[in-house]
Parts: sequence; structure tokens; C-alpha cells
Amino acid sequence: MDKLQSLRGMVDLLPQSTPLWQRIEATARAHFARAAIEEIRTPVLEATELFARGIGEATDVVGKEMYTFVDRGERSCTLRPEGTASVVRAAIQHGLLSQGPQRLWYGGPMFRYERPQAGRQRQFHQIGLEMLGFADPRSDVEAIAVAWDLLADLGVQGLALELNSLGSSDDRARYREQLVAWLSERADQLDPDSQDRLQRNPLRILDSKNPDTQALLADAPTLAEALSPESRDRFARVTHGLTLLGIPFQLNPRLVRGLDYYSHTAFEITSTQLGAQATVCGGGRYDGLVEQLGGPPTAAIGWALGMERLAILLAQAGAATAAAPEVYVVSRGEQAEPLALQLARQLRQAGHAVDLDLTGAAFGKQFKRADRTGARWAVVIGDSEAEAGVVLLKDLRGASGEASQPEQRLSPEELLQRFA
RNA sequence: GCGGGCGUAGCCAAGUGGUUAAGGCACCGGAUUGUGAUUCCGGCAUUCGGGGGUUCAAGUCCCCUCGUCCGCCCCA
Repeated sequence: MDKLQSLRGMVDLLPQSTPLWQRIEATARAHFARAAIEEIRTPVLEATELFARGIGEATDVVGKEMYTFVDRGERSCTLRPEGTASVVRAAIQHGLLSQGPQRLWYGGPMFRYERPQAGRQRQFHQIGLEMLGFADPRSDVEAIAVAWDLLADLGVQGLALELNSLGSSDDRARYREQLVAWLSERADQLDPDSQDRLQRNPLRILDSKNPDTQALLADAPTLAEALSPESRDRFARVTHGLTLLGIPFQLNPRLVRGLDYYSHTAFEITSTQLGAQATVCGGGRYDGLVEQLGGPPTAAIGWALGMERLAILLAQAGAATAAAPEVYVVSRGEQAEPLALQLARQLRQAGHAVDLDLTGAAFGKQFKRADRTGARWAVVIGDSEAEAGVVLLKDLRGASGEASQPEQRLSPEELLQRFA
């Protein structure tokens, strides 16, 4: 392979698809602004320790999926595999939490060294929300509502919100013991992956895709039963709030999050249109993370949505296309071309989208290109116009269609006035 | 990290061991030396992802490798 090409799992977004991404980003910004959520931007590269401590050493993300290297200062650095740890780090570092609760959003590339698949690349993009310093169950509802309304506004069809409570860390520790004990007696009935998880990350066995394992789990102790009365009450307030807002959800007692920092409310928004990587948006509460990273005890909830997966869903509905320029400037000749250069700039300074043909090709070729861009107007300048101090303004989208639309002779000043 | 499918031009694609690798789209040039559709003419792969092997002969068969797609794992 001696042709230069992008690294595996790193994809180019070509002009054909960027309008869709821009629409998603603009819609997200509008929703965040309306919900009084401010943007935060953190570095793509962080100290490896941040993720090891924040996400959990035992997780797959930290254990085998990070892009980690030693820099020239002998520091271990990692390209961020997710956004939450960085946002929390920045909030602690700059004392944001002493200024009261923070409603923050972020967006950008994340990196995980995984095998590429549908809806999964090594560099992928997320938009995420983090609400730091909010303990009330209403904040869970509000965070979910922002995600739900954003996706609805974008026109994504066929989404389902799945909800579960992981309880407090005490609840979870207690349940974990029960589950491991129960499953250990039946380890021979588990699929190999799940046997492995029994040591490493037993809760993940709950969302195994193996049908035999799922059948076995039907009789296993459930997380819901292990929740303390306080945790149950809290979760009930969340579900009541969602009902109040008319946001439909399904309780999924098997829903477990992969990163260690989650507690209480966990949720995913999924689509059946995405193949194996069905989760468009996932999140939950992480009340212990801020403290774990050296900050004050701080309740928090957040989510992240996968841009590539969202783009897949929206592309199915119909692609957005780039806007056509308003004006296409056709010019040819030594006198005409400098004049065209100036006029194009002046029209742009007046706020118009202008495409300037720089080929110097025959007028016929330039008109053909002008037509194809979809521009409404052509400004035509040849040397005879340049000498006479005029330009031709031609309507390319007149009622009668194609060629031989009427042209107007205007002075450059008149043209600019016309487009003022 | 594991399993499977697929790699012929920017894109789609014919080719099923035998001389110079169809066709379409797109793009470029010309017919039209200053006006957009259509049409017509011409151009656009010394080579089939890369490397090695089998053979008189390989895009076609074999091996390795890279990439890609789908699934597992994992996750947004």
C-alpha cells in the first residue's frame, strides 16, 4: 500500500456530508442556548491518569482502547476516549464549582482504538451535556428532555428511550455480590464471554446478547430488587417527571453502563436502524466522579450522543445539500478579470455568496459551470464591458428556463447598489 | 483481540486461465474563437489494493499482507 491514505478507522467528512453535520451542530447549539447550557472546550489530549482514574482501570475503554503515548517530556498522554472526565477536570481545575452548579455542553472528536464497524470509527464525534452540582431528580428529567427534544427537532424517527437505575454505589456493591454468587453456581451455563466478565465486570453480563445467557438471567436476582428504598423513591421521581413531560420510555432492568462512574439513573436512546451499534445517545448520573477526580463532593448527570450514528439516521431521511451561491461571476480578458476580482470581493463584503470563475475559459464553459452551481445571477464581464465601464447582470433562473435570458447593462456602482 | 463477506479509474461496473482490460456516471477539451438544455466528436486504468507463488499464459488459481464492510467484544 504505497498510496497515502487516512489511518484505519479515521474517516474524512467530504463536502457532500458536511451540510448535514452543520445542521446537527446548529440545532444542538440552539437547544443548549434555550436551556441555558454553556459551551466548554477542553483539550483533545489529556494526562493518561485522568481517564484511568475517571473511567476506571478495569473498563475496556481504559484497558485496551486508548491511544496512549509518551510525549517528549516523558509524560503519558492519551487522546480523549470520551468527554466527561475532561469536563470534570476542567471544572475542578478552574474552580467552576465554587461559582454554583454548572450546565455545560461540549462537542468534538473522541478516540478509541477499536475494530471499525457500522457506526463505529476510531476517531468519532460526540456532543455531550454535563450538569454538575445537580442532585435533584428533576435534573435527570431535564437532562433527558434536552436530548429527547434535540433528537425530535432534528427529525430522527423511530427512537426509543430506555431507562434503568443502577442505585447508589452501596446498592450496586451489594447487588454485585448477590449476582456473582448466583452466577458462580451456574458458571457452566454461561457463554465464554460472560464467564470472563464474571471476574472483570459482572454487571455487564446483564446486557449480554447471548440468548442462553439471557434465558438464564430471567431467574437471577435483579438490580431493581437490590435498590434501597431511597434509591427506589429517587428513581420513581425521575420516571414521574418524564411522564409529566410526555416523554415515552421503557424500563430496562438489564441496562448497564460501561463506564465505572455511573450511578442511579442510566439511560440510552436507541434506534433499530443502526445495526449492532444501536445507541445514539447514552448517559446517566455520576455523583461520585467529581470527588474521585479530586474535587468537592458533587452530584452530576450527563449524556453524550454519537454524531456519526445520528448522521446515519438523518442521511436515511434525506441529505441536506450545500446552499448555491447567489451570484456567479463570469469573466474573460486582461481588462475584465481584475475587475471581476474586485467586484466579487465587493459583493461578498456586502454579504452575498459569490462564486468567481477563475479558469479564464471560453464564456460557454463558464456559463455551463454557472448553471451547474445553481446560482441565481450571473455577472458577466468581458473586455468590451470592462472598456465601457459596465457589467452584464443576467438572471439564470428566469421563468422561461434556459439560455437567452435578458441581460442588463449596469455600471459597477449600479450593480453594487442593486445588491446592497 | 476473535469470526465472516468483499477489493477492477473519482463513483457504479463487465470480465468464470488465452492476443491491445467492455460499458455507464462524473470530469476535461472541441463542434459553438462572447452566453447555460439536448446532441455529436475526442480525452480520461501500460493495468485490476500491495507482495510472492503456480502456469507456456493470471484481473481470473494459491499463499501472505493491507484496506473495507458486517457480526462478536465494547460503546456514543
